[in-house]
Amino acid sequence: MRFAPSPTGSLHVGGARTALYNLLFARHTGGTFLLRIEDTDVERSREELTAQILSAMEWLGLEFDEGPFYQSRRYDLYRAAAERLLAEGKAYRAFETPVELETERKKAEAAGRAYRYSGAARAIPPEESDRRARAGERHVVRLRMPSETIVVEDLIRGRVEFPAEALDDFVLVRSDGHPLYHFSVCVDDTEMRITHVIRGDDHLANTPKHVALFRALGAPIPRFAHLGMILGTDRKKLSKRHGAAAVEEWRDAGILPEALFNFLALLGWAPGGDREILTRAEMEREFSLEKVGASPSVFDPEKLLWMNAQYVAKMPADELLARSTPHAAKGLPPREVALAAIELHRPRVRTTIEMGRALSSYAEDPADYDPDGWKKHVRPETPRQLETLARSLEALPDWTAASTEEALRKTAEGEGVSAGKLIHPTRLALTGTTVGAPLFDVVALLGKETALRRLRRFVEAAKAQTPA
RNA sequence: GGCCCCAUCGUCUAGAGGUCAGGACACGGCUCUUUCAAGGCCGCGACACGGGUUCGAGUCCCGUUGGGGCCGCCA
Repeated sequence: MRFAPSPTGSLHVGGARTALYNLLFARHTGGTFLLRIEDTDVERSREELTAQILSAMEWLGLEFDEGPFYQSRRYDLYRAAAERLLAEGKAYRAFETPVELETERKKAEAAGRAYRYSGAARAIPPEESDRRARAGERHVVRLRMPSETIVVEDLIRGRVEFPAEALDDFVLVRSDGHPLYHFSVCVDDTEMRITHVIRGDDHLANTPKHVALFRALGAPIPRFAHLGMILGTDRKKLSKRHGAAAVEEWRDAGILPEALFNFLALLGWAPGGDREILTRAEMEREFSLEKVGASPSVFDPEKLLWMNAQYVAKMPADELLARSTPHAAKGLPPREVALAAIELHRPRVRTTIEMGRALSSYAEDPADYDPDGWKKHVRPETPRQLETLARSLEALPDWTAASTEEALRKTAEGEGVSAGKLIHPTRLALTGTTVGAPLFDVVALLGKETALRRLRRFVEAAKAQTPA
């Protein structure tokens, strides 16, 4: 049993979801998941793009069993198949020029009709066709479509019928010899013995062409399953225009691959019951095409962020540290501190970007202080009070959350103010912000030296701005 | 325009003739609390519309409307 997603370009979340369903289906049924790169469009296919897709797939955990197979290296196969169809009279050469076809298309459009190739070249006798081809006359190869309704049995949509009038003799091989997508796909699916084709809904309208082609090829017809599209919040097919439509963008935004995998799996499939956070093993065990919905789904970044937070909350600290390290632009504190900081911050960050920033805050003193916080918490007496606090903290024999909290509360008492009057400016002094993890945990983690240095630096800044 | 697909809270969805139409995200409130979160509790909120079929339709059929896709010598 084999499956074939076929991405080209950077890995779009829609393509990723398709590949993911192929993978889950293969794992569930014990089949083989293979990757085929459909790069027959010489103008558009580029090697960097393929490498990008491969790395994005690996990052997401979409490991394939076979491949990647490159269609660009399988031209002999397509050529042979085309010659066979030609010899059997199932396909024929057509000599119209692109300009002529364009004219016809325009005409049809102007008349408000759907354009279909006329089939004029069907009438050219084989001998004449051979002679003109040998003489080097440019031509394409077209499939002789049967004049009957084509029925597609879709695993998700059921029976879908396409009347013969809707189909024309489409092109199999371009005049420059390059096989076209529909043709290479069917030849490859046949040769690779593909049993199930799981792909986007946008291919449903192409499927009758493929069915006709498989028949012409004398090949078994795979089972089809067409997934609903993934839409942007404007309910249009998700594209670059919507921002963050590519897997790589989410990776760079600090999303964990496990979370994106889980999120994408649930875009169109639900295992039943109320579960949403599933392990890979659970998904593989429970995935089934019968439970995949036919309707399109809107990609909601908010929910992805929530799901990512769920994974951030549960991931082992050392693992999370490793994932966040690339995002700690301003350095990391010692490992022990970083590990403790992870526990402190995991409930309040949603991405590894945010975690990286939190981690860096232990390694580098704040560059500035939140202006609103400053306005709110810095009073004329604040420098003096914090100075007193610093002295009291300095005298501490041990440095823990409990001991520093006690010292602060005592200082507040001595000053005749509530603890909050000291807590808020202290947080501002140590972190530069008014929000964050519980203060004394931060104080303990920062260590005596760093905490006192930040506190005194803040006192100096406060004195400078608040003439006594 | 032709052909095709789709239609349950704003969003993701459960629901396979009989449910107070369930859950999650988001949103609002309460709680916890030195701040911000996370967590817990509560709330708001949907079967697109119209016809059938049936004792009984979110569920089946038809139509309307709306949305989407495809109509290339692109994939």
